[in-house]
Amino acid sequence: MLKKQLIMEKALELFSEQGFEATSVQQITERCGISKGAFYLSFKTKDELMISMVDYYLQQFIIDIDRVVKCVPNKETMLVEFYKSIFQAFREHSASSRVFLNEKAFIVKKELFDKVTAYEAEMSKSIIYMLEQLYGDTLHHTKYDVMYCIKGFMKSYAELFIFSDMPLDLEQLAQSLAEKTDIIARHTTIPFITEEFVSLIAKPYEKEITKDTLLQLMEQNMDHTEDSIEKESLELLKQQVEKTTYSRAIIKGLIENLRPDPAYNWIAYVSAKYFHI
Amino acid sequence: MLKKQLIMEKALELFSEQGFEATSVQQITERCGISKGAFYLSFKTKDELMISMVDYYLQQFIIDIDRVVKCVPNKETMLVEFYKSIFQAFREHSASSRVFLNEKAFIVKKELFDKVTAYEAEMSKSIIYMLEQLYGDTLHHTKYDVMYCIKGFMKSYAELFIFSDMPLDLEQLAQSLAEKTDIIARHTTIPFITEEFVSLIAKPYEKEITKDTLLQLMEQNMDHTEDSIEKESLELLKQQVEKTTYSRAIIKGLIENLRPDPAYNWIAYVSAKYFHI
DNA sequence: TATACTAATGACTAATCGGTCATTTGTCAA
DNA sequence: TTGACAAATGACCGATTAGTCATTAGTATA
Repeated sequence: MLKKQLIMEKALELFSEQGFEATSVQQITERCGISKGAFYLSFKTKDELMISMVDYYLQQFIIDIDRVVKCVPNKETMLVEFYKSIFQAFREHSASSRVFLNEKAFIVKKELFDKVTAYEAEMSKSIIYMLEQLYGDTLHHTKYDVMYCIKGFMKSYAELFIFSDMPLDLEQLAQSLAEKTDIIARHTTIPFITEEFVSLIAKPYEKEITKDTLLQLMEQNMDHTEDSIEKESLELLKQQVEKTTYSRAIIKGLIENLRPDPAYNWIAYVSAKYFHI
Repeated sequence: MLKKQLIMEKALELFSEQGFEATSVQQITERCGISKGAFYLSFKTKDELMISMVDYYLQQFIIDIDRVVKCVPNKETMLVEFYKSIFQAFREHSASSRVFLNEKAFIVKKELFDKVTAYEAEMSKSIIYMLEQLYGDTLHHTKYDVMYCIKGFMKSYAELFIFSDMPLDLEQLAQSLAEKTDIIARHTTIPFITEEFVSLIAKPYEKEITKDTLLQLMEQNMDHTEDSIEKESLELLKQQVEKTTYSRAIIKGLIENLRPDPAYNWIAYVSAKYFHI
């Protein structure tokens, strides 16, 4: 497990320097200080490494956004907090941003493309949720356009973090973009992106969370860990997925137990969606 | 010359399907129906092909934008025309957009990165010029932010053209984005990107047009052509670059002669800048 | 110490890569 | 028909690739 992480981190460095295709497994193992054989003990193929990396790096990003959107109590500051959180992530993980967020264009393998698209759809959902919280029904026919604008702001300004290492005032950037977003939300009258439009585009990639997929996800993360509150919570939660007997409060409690642990926070995120919590 | 174009077009298809590194010279020559040796008669290396392709495809894009920005007489419709022109290009050349515009992130070769960055800087200049025409001094401390927003809108909405083949109403899209741009321009109060900031980022890539670089560019495009008005115009213009004797009107006329021809429109664009026309 | 097991190694393979060059083909004028 | 020249070919090169597997090193148990 730790070996996997080491490989993913060194591979990220190399991919961000040279690109995926131009980086050889040899180079990765050299930077890790391990043998080629050891690499293939952790990952079946080079492609599988890339797929794992997408999960490893994008899940955290999605969870961060979702937390801000769901937890900030003050509507006045939500947009600012949202942007601050986003760009903080860009700054701290500029290498992974370079590799994964900008852009899907060079992701030519369908499986990877679908994965990245699915994560982006998750992000879009969080943004839409935020806009609904902030503006309610007044925005109902332009909210998808506002979402596209927000994603555009992210892409455009992310460049500053990804391609230069200048010191940037996060607070002012967030203020500036929050103001722009608010202006757009309040004044836009001509919509372009409609709800059915979004559903047409997004649907093919959208994987709904079924009992089976969730159980499978849980089993994958079951083994490699010693006894702990987290492990017990996960086991109980798994039983509840198979047959729900506890109250929603208990289930929520179990989920919250898992959330802080990086090894389980994606399971927590998905479980919360599954139980509609 | 025609062989070069054939190779670039087939290579574009393959790069857009598989990416640059994953596409072999073999594959390119097979799709062209030529031998491997013939490829290396046109391009010294695979890298040189990519560099030529950046020029070939991005120059046209830059020229298109600049024409709209400089020639649309009506300020009321300029933003709409600007967006219409941009997205028309995305629609018609979705393959090259996929390869070049989204994103620089996977361009790991410095020479290519600098080239793409330089072309993007040209685009930024056109956008700034447009904003100055439209809003004048009232925008002077937020114009760079508005430019970044415009580029964000482009990146975000371009996705629709690049990753889906749905029929899209260009007119309505342009109207929608023009409205958003206008709203942002009129209401933004908190700037983030300042002039010195832009100069700090852009300068390293900015190549000024010197007499020598322009002459060099002209010489490169001198040979492969039979006698024509265009060729004569180019020769006269070259003399004027070496030693200016004619009036500005005549020089402008010569430049305009070159503009319509795809083989010379980049020279026309650069010459106009050189002579400040 | 002996045994049993897993973790790790790196030489190896078959395939493919970008790039070269002796050779052939095609096209002119003489 | 010939000779001269340019255009095009594809077998070939050394280097590198992803992936394999017989072997070894390390560790825990008995």
